Amino acid sequence: MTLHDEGPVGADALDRVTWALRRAELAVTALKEQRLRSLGMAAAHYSLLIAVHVDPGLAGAELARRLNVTPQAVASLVARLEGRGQLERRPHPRHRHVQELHLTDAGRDALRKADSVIAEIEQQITEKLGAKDTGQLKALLGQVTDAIQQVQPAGPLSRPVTLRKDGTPG
Amino acid sequence: MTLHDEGPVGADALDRVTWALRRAELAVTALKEQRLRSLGMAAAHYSLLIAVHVDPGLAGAELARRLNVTPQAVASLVARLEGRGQLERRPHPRHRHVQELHLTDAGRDALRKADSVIAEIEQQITEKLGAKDTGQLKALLGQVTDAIQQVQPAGPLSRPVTLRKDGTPG
DNA sequence: GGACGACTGTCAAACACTTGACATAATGCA
DNA sequence: TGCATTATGTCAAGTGTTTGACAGTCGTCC
Repeated sequence: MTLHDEGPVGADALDRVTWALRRAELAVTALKEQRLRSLGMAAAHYSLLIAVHVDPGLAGAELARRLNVTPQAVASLVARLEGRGQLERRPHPRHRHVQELHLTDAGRDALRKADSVIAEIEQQITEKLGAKDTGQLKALLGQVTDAIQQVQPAGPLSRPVTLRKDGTPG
Repeated sequence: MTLHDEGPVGADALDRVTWALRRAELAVTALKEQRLRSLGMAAAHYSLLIAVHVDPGLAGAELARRLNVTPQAVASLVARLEGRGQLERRPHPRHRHVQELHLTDAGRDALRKADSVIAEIEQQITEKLGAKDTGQLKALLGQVTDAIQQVQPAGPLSRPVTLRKDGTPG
């Protein structure tokens, strides 16, 4: 199957699954960002808070892997959320060099408000698609994720990367 | 429907469509970025090149709207691609202050190589899902995009936004 | 016990992007 | 013709993130 070679490049480029995927994710993210903004929270903050909420005591490095960002970015976000009193850094009982992350009451409250906004968006989608199609969409998206990670297992290589000015890999 | 209130926050948070959507898009983007890196190209460059390829003579501002970034970001990308000799800025025949963007032969060549990489990833997904499910996935993703843009029409408001340090909208 | 390796966290620098403001040019209307 | 409006493109500054390098800590193998 080499139909994509020799053919005019952009012929089917705008009808690909990955484009539809990107457009949908872009639209959802933009809406989330807009709605969360009125709460004074960015989407990245919400993602971090809910990750810590689901797994209390998480370390920064592990959090960075789950959120697909660098430890630096996590440290920056954590510092800000800690400054707002929504997040707390405690020393790890066993590993002294590690810092456990925990939500404060204020953090739980902010997360609750933010999550209701996210849930509302989720509901709008569910209403439009119906329960059956929503379930199938989730299943298909899971298959896509599996298909990708089957080729590229989520490891140190899948960290966010950029490119230098001259085009050489950073 | 207010089931999401009062309940424990993260109970169903990791089983939402928007999460599955984000995970899938993140995985696909990471793989694209990794594969394109060996060609010395970033995903943003590919997106820009193919947009110009589909609509030659595009202006920077219009391009910015399509790519969901600011004109500044486009100008930066264009300057870099122009420096590599892959993109060309010509004066607009009628509007002197506008600059048309066109691909050079080198740009077309780079785009062809990059597109074959993207098409390969697309094919891996299509193989895994099958033609029928792939079509349905595209349709469902289109419905999601429509459902979102129905609430939040793609306009000046859907531009990329950030948040200040203090949490006030930028 | 001691050395090696792996992991966590932090600092300085470079890079990318957004924001805000400004100059320029074309269109619509009085 | 004159003027307001709109839109493109660019400059300067602020913000966020990645990169690269480093020190500290734990576990393991010799």
